Order: sequence, then C-alpha cells, then structure tokens
Amino acid sequence: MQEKWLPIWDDLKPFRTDDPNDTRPRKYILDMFPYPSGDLHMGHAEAFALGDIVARYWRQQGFRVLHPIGWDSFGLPAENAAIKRGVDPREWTYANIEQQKQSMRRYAASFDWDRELHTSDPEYYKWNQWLFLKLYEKGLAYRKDSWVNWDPIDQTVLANEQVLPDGTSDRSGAVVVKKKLTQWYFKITDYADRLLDDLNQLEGAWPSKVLSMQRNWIGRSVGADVDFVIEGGLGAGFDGTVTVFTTRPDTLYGATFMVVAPESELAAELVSAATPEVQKKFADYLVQVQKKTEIERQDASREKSGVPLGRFAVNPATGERIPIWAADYVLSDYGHGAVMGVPAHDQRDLDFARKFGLPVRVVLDTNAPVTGAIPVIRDGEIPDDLPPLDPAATGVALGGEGRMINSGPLDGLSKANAIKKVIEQLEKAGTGRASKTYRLRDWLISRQRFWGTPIPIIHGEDGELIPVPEDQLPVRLPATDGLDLKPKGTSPLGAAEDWVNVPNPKDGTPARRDPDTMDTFVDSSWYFLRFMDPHDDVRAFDPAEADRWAPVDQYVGGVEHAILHLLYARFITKVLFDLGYVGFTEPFSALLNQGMVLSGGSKMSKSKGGVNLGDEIDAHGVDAIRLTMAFAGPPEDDINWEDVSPAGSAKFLARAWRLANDVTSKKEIEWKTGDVALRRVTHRFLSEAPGLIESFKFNVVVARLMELVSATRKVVDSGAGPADAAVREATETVALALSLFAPYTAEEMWEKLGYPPSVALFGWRKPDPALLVQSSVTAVVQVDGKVRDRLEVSPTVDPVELERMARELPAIVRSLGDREVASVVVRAPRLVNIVTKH
RNA sequence: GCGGGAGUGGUGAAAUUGGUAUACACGCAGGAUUUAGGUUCCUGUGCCGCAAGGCGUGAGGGUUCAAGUCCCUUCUCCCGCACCA
Repeated sequence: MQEKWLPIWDDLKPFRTDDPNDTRPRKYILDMFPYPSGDLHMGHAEAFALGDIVARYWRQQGFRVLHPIGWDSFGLPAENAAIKRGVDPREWTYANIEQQKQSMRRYAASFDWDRELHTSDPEYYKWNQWLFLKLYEKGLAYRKDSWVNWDPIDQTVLANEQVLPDGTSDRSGAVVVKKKLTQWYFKITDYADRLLDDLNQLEGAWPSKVLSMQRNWIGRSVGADVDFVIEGGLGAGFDGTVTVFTTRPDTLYGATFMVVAPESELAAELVSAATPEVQKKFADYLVQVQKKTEIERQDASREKSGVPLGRFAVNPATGERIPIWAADYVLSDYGHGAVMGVPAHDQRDLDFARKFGLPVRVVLDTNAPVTGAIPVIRDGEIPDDLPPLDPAATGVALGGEGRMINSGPLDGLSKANAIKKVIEQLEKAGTGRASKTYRLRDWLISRQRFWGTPIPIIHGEDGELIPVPEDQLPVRLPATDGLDLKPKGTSPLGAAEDWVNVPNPKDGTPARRDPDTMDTFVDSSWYFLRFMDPHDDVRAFDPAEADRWAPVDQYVGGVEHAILHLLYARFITKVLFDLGYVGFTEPFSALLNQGMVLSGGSKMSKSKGGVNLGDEIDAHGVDAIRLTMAFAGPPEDDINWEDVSPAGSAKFLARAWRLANDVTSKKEIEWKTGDVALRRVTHRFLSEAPGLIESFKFNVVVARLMELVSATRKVVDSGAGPADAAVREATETVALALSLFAPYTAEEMWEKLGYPPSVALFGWRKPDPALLVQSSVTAVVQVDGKVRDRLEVSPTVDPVELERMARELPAIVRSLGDREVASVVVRAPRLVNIVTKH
C-alpha cells in the first residue's frame, strides 16, 4: 500500500495551502521542526504522528489547515561531523535532510511540502541577519564584556539556558567553565515582565509544567534596593555607596554585615583600599573560588567560606558601622553582586555569621501572632510574654510572619506593613527604593563556530561597529576550502581572510567582519513566520499573511524546549510586535508536549541502541507504528516500546481493511435502510470522536474505533450481512476516522468503497441526532450503595415506575430480607439506591 | 528545601456534574480452522471462595444514600528549580 499511494499523493498534493480562493476558516498546526541529525527516530515518529492527527482532524472538520515542515539545519553536530570526516558541513547536513525527508514522506505526515524551509539556506538566514539588525537598531542587540559560560569541548560560549543544572553543557556534556569575553547579547531582560505576565494568557492552553518552568526561569523577585555608604568611600563608578537588593527590606535593622561576590568588580574595588595583608588573603580566596567548578559552587549544603575585606559600610537605617566580607555564596551576576547580611532571618546569612562570629540581631518576633492581613495586636504594641527567639543558638533562621522589634519606627508592624513603610522611608531619604530583580539573564547569542548565521556587523579600525547595510544581506558563509573548523576558541571564520577582510561600508577603510555566528536558537525563534512564504525574497514574512495564519493554533513538541526555544520565540514575537510586524504577542496559542519513546525504561539513543524506527516500519508498516503511538496512552505520557504492541495495531488495521472488502452495497445505497443497532454505534462514534480528538484522547478514540469495527464485523458475519447499508456506513466511518491515524489503510479502504482519493479531504460526517437517542439504558439497582441487580429501562422511565420495578426484582427482595427501608434514592433512568435502617 | 505531576488487573491504560470500577488492547488459558507453525475466528481472564457471598483504585481517616473522583492525614515515585539575597 505504501508503494502504491506515495506517488499518487505526490501527484495530488492534497495538503497544499496556496489556493487564494479558499475562504474556509484557518488553523495553523505546527510540529517543532527537527534537527537533521541523521535519519528519523522513534521520538520523531511519535511527535509527528500526534501533530498529524491534529492537522488531519481540523482539515476533516472543514478548516483550511497550514501544516508545514522545515529543518533546523544549522548547528554544532553538523560541524563536528564535518571535522570528524573531513567534509563540508553543508554536505553532511543536506544529505541528512534528504534522507529524513524521504523518511518523512514515507511516514505520510500531511505536510505542505511546497513550504519546506532550511535554516541553513542563505535565503533563510538572510532574515536572521535582518532580524539581528532590527534588534540592533532598537538597542536590543548589544556587545558586552562579561563572564560567560564556556564549553571546553565544543570551544564555544553557551547561553545560560544551555547550561544544565549540573553545570554541564546540554550539547557536549562538558563541565562548563567561566571565561571573560566580549560577546553579543539580546536584551531579553527588557521583556522579563511581559514574558512573565503574558504567561497568564496561556494558562490552560499550555502544560502547567511549562508555565511554571518559565516563571521559575524568569524568576522575578520583588523588594528594594538599599544604598549603603562605604566608610572611606569607593573609587570611580561606585560613587561612595554600595547598593544591595533585598526581598526583605523590613529586616534592614537586623543587617549586621555586608557580603559581596568575590569575583565582582565591587570586591576588587573595595579591597584595593585595604591593607596588604587583607589584599593577600582576598587574592588567595579568589583563587580558591575560581578553582571550584560550577557544580561545587552550586552545592547549597557546602560550608560557608569567605574573607573580611577590612572595610565598613553604614547601615542607612541604624547609622551603624557594619563589616564588609567577600564570600562565594553571593553571586556576582545576580542583583548587584552584594547583599546585606541579616543572620537572624536568613539561613545563609546565619550559617555565615555563626561560622565567623558575626552578631545576630532578631528584628521580627515570629512568636507574635499575626492573623492573616488583620493584626491581632495594634501597631506599636510588643508582646513580652513569649519566649525569646535565639537563632544564633539554635542555628535556625527565623522565617515566616510576625511583628517587628528592635527596629525603631518599624516596631510592632507586621512584615508586610514594615516592608511598605521602610521603602517609603528609604525613598524619602534617597537611600533606597522599591525594586525588582530577575533570575533571567540577557541572551548571549555569539558562537565561535562556523555552521551558523554570520553576525552582520563590520568592525571598523577604530573599533566602531557598523551594521552591514540591508541591501548587502545576506552575509554568506564562505566556502570551507582551506578553513580549519576545529574548535580552537575563536571562530573559524576569522581565518577566512578573503571573507573577513572587507572595506568599511562608510568610508572604504580596512575593516573586518564579525567572525562569530549566531546561536541557532535565533533561527528557530521566528521560523513559524517564515512558513508564510519561505521563498519570499523581499521580506522575512508578509505581515498580512502572518495576520491571517498566526499565531500558531496548536504547537506540538517535546518538553525539552520548555525554556530555551519557547522563551526565545516568545521574546522575538514580542519584539516583532513592538516593531509593528505582527499583531499578536504570543506565538503559540496552544502547546502539546508529547512524551518520549523509551526502550527498556530509558531514552533511546544511537549510542545506547534501542529500537530503530526503520526496522519497526519494515516489520509492521507505517500505519501500525502511527496507530501504536496514538493508542499507547495519553500523548503527554512516555511510551515504553516493550509495553505496546505494533503487531496488535497491524492486526486491527487488517481487520478494518477486511471490512472494506466485505462491503457489497453500492455507494448510492440509502443509509436509513440499514441495521439500526449498528447505525446507532456508528453515529455515537461520529458524535464522540471529535471531542475526544480535541481533548487529545487519541487512545480513547482508537478504542472506540475498535469497538465500531467489532460491531460491524458481527453484523457482516452473523447479522444483516455485508450488503446492509449500515455496514457500508460504518465502514466508511471507519475509513474516515482511520485517515487521522493510518493514512494508507484509510486511503485503500476508501478506494475499495468506491471513492477517489484522498480520503483525507473528505469531510467528517454529522451524526444523526435521532440515532443518538438510546432506546434503552441499564439502570443499576443498589441496596445500601451496593449493586444488587440491573434493569433495562426506557431512557424516559418515570422515577416512581423505576422504583416500583426495582423493588420487585427477586435479587432485591432477597437482598433486602426483612430489613426496613429508610429511604430510596432514584436517579432515573440510571440508578436506584434502596437504603435500609440499621 | 521550594514548585509541579502521578499512584487503578500480570502489562499499556479507560471511567461527563460524585452514580455499573477496570472500556479498548497486550499477555495468558482453552477451543474451532490448519499437515504443522503463523494468520483468522470463538470463549474465558481483578482477588478470595465449591458456592452463597465477601473484598477491591498506594495507606489511614472523614463527608455522602453513593467516593478512583470531594476533604484531612500519610507513604512512594517521577519531573522541574535550588546559596537568586
């Protein structure tokens, strides 16, 4: 069947979406596009099967469906493979694409192949460069010198999002180290609030897990910046004060020391005015700190370490002189790289204070009762009959609510009121202000690798940054002849002399191209818009067309992109909105995360072996594999391949297909002459299936379809027979439903039933309401909540009549015995519950 | 530690608003067809019990005529985040 139908479909192009006269309502169904790493694998097979069910479903429901496919074809694996085999990354990539494309074609996903795109084509990456320049114009792309994540194996920088929680690279697995480099960044932090707040729009339409991961990642903290004057002052750039961020300004009176991040500029500045002994100790400490890996640094259970800097700050609330320390539990790239130490109310500060003998002062009496937002005691009253709290002795910092003490004007206030009041006071005094801090960092997009989009910037002799004029785009990658692609810490493009050396577009003086390429997540941050017309050579996409199709109605892909790709795409969409190119602020209206396909309980990979998609298809056929993916369970759950049965799916498909062979009636036969019982089953299915598909209960739809096939089989073999109209009606319904899951079998059945291809373009049939009304239902009869018997009754049975019938049932009479009936609950027509006294 | 999710037969899993627990399938057992194997078809399959009947959705409690579903307590597993001030 596969060999038969593929060329027919190629010719027919049933899923093209370019008819300008098509006025049907639209749906944009998108699968996350694959990286062409080799051939398709089981994970692709699941994701594309599920996405295809959705696309085919909406088409069948009368929508004009855009379901495109492309290849995320820039990236490190191509380059690494090229180095290993000494070939051009282009060869490796495009050979893989060709192979995957053939596999995809065979897999029969309903793509519009006319819109296929490759991000590594100049006609695509030209628009990455255009996008970069737009961000640059808006001040959203900038260069800075900073500590970056460096992958020592791939010899390139990584975005924060690409560093795994254990401190290793998500690509090479290498332990990531910090390196100070000047790099390009996208200012995603400018959008932090919108990226966070707009998640609320996606509630219910995206998996809650992804929403919470994104919220977590953006990590907004609300609090205050507090300025501490530094005794003896500070040098240039610090203005004699150090600002700290705190979420607990209420505890300002309890700040007994200050801690700065050892590798911060601030620490260096502070220590420069200290005694030589202190400087020496600090230098030794800094060396120790920098020797530690990210993994060690992230271990929260590690004992605190640090050195005093011999300097002092003045607490703006108390006027007190407090010592300044450097300690590596303070991070240089969060907040201001400095914290106020409030040991009584922060566990980390307490651990530190206890280790180094620093004073601990309780400023919030957590024994004092606070009921909700309403104070139990009036402000100004301090309870004195409760036991003292002593975190210095217990080692446990005091969290939670309470009443302020030892805090001058704040005394007696609740925590929330104290925060409000202290911020007012700080703002009045000019020594602090309400503030927010984010965990989110700007997006580092430079990569020191070859196989990516060249950054369209030229560096003048004097260091001036000159954007490549738009009419000179794309900046094409040079040929690899004579280039050494091996990772060496700087971009291989820098060695392509003919390519890198260009005249300054402004005055013709010698200048050099930026040798770095962009993170490939830039490519995927807007690709869904390029599908409007991937061959458009005058613009990235037509805004009018984007307005008609986008945002994506249903996005399908793995949860591994919960942060990276989805966050970047959301950011770029908002930028494009602000620039007036799109009329929406969220790119993906709904998201489905399919689970993984596992083998032997673990994720399959080339190195570990496992199940091979090609082998599975050879053994069972495309349809059986696709059906197995749908039938295995809820789409978001993982599938253990050993637990499911592609052979069982094949068996079912054969059963369904045989029905089409058995049907002897003509297409024109009157449905209403058919077997009513079977017609009821068919129409119940017609009625139920759409809701089940829309709630992604594909496994349940398949189960119902199996029931329909069995019911039809019975009528053929031992009922009204193969000539009955209901048999044809049921079989046609089976073919229509199967076209979502098993396109070959469905098409073959459709042909046998006398129709031209393609079944995928034939609409879903409306159920006949008259056939949905059941002629009888089973009523359950319970005694004391336990099922004792059942009754077949009319759906409109009178409750009194139902109770009468129930009480006459011999099983009920026996069960009741001589017990007295206390009450009877009747829920006609489904249930009677006779409750006895006891 | 914080946040999210999940525990149902031998297995994957079903179960509108609380109203027949285990749909559908895999596996297994028996039978028909077949020279045989496979395919196909039929029957059975939650647990205990000869039966009547009893028990049964991780555990314990509660609400209710009625709980897989609601409430409280608790155990286990998975995922994400975590020295973020």
